[in-house]
Amino acid sequence: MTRTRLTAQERHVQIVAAALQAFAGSGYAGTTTDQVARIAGVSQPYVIRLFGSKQELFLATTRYAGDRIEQKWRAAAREDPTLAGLGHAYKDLLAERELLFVLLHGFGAAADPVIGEAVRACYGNLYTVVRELTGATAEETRDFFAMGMLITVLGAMRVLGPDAVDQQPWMADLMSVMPPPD
Amino acid sequence: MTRTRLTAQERHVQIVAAALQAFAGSGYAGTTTDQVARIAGVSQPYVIRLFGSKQELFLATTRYAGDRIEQKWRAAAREDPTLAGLGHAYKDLLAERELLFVLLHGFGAAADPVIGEAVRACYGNLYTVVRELTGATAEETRDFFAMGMLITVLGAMRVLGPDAVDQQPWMADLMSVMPPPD
DNA sequence: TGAAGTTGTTATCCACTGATAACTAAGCAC
DNA sequence: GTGCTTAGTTATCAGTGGATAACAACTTCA
Repeated sequence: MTRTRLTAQERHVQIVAAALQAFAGSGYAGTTTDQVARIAGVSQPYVIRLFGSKQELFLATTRYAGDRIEQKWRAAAREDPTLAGLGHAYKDLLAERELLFVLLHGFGAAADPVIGEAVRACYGNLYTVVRELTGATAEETRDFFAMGMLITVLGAMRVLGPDAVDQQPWMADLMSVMPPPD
Repeated sequence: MTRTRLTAQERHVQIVAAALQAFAGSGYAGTTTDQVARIAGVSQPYVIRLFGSKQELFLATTRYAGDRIEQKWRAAAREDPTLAGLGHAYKDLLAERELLFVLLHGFGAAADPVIGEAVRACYGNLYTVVRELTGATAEETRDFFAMGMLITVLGAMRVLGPDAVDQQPWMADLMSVMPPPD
């Protein structure tokens, strides 16, 4: 007999996965809880019941993205505990771009005090983790994150990544000096 | 006799200024045309009539922000036509942070094809202008924009800038190596 | 001055969205 | 199998937000 229901915990992770996809596309304000529900395959009110509110759902999604990025960097550091090593992990992150985009949208929504606080905590944690893992200087780490932001933004703009649009001259020029797109 | 009405052109610029403020705070989806109208001191339907739709208003605002940044860089380049010279102009841009934030929100909303196209055009133009003004290499220009994105995002997160929140340890650490916050 | 064009408003609509409430049914213990 | 707990639904709502339409009032100009 196949079980037709999941535990609340299983639904939680499933819905966060759906929310990751949805929020990555249209951001906090631009995404409806119904979109998330549809992707997860449940009804919209159930999403609200499980998370309390749309904002809580977004916070959970943000935390998840932060945790997952940290996890990937820790894994990468076990192979090569340098900034270059972690930078290599950006390849994976661009494959799973929702993680970066959700954080980007979190930055945008940081005008909201609650979301802002969460996003700062998340970013601060990543910064600390990277320095700890690599032992890089503050300058080096700053540059690492700067390049990361550029990559993220170019991805969001569809200049970089799987669903990039037709290259304009300036894009080709810029791409020629971007870190390994391979 | 004092005129009590403005020309449509005057209203246009006034409303774009209001939209700049509003969109910079809460992004495309998160901002209502009524908020914009209130700031501009006109009725909400009039905003729509002048611009046709919310999307058109956002596009106009994006274009304005792009033009204004270009203008500032051109002015800065007349003094010092190097990346360092333009970087100095970031001081001004952080004072008028709405310009950067609107672009950041544009990146976030780039999943929409129309907005995406506009945002790519805007960014591409800025990239081209910077290279033209400074004669910098692609690598140097890339790093310049990477640092710019980091500054913008840190500003949006309230880590950097006038309305920055209480500094956490990692922030102080990062700030110590950020370009001239003077 | 009065007609025409322009600037602006109020009133209103309809679709949508987050949230609540009430109900249904699966799983599990005994 | 009976009853309790937990997973999930449908029905519904109150508020909002973008857009339209109809109207009012200022400006200009013959």
